[in-house]
Amino acid sequence: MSRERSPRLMEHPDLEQVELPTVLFALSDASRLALVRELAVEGPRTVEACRETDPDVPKSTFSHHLRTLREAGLIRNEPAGRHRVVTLRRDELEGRFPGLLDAVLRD
Amino acid sequence: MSRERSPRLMEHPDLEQVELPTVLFALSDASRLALVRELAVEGPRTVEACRETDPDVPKSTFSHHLRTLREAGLIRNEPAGRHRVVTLRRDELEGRFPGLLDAVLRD
DNA sequence: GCAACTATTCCACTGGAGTCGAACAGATGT
DNA sequence: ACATCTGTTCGACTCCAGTGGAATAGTTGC
Repeated sequence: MSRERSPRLMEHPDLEQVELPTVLFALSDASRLALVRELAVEGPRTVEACRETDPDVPKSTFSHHLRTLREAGLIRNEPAGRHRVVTLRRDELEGRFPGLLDAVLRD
Repeated sequence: MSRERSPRLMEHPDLEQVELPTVLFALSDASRLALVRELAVEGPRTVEACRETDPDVPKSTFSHHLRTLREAGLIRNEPAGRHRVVTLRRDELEGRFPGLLDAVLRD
């Protein structure tokens, strides 16, 4: 049987058509910026694991932030069993906006 | 007579106490980003000169954007006769957020 | 002083972002 | 099939940012 590929795919924009203001806006929220930093340090994580950093944030709110980051091209959000794995699109971002991510991660 | 120094001074935050999300938010608007780029290329300019780039933007709207940039520590806005001169706080920004401005100006 | 000029502040309006509970959807295990 | 678990979407609400006209403040020249 053909191992049906039905994972819940999401829209991930091509970085070439993402505008800089969109990226900057996504990063201009403290909780989203913190998440990006966490992904940069820890590498890919499940949504559940990401949420453990701020357990008080409701799931729906967190999901909304993930969406904003994803639509700005900053992260990937892909199914993994009953979980979902979030990944920082680091190399792609470096290609599209050289130096930006490093500058933002620096502290 | 003592050449009274009564220029209309504005609040310019110390960059050390400006948070990164605030800066990113200020830059996340296309018209504000365009103005920052213009200042980076052209150097200090009067408000009037800045406005010439987009003559259709009402004065009050433009002034609002200047305020947002100023409060985020991106620009200085200082009196000069009956005009006002706007300056990009380039070196200070480089000290506080190394590489950020360069990354944002690059295109 | 007064008129002309530059630019900000004030005020109201509008649209959009952040928040969060509830409903919904997909995957797993028994 | 069913219950359970993870995570998103929906709907409603609040709040703030962007917008722009009108009023105001500061500067210069006459």
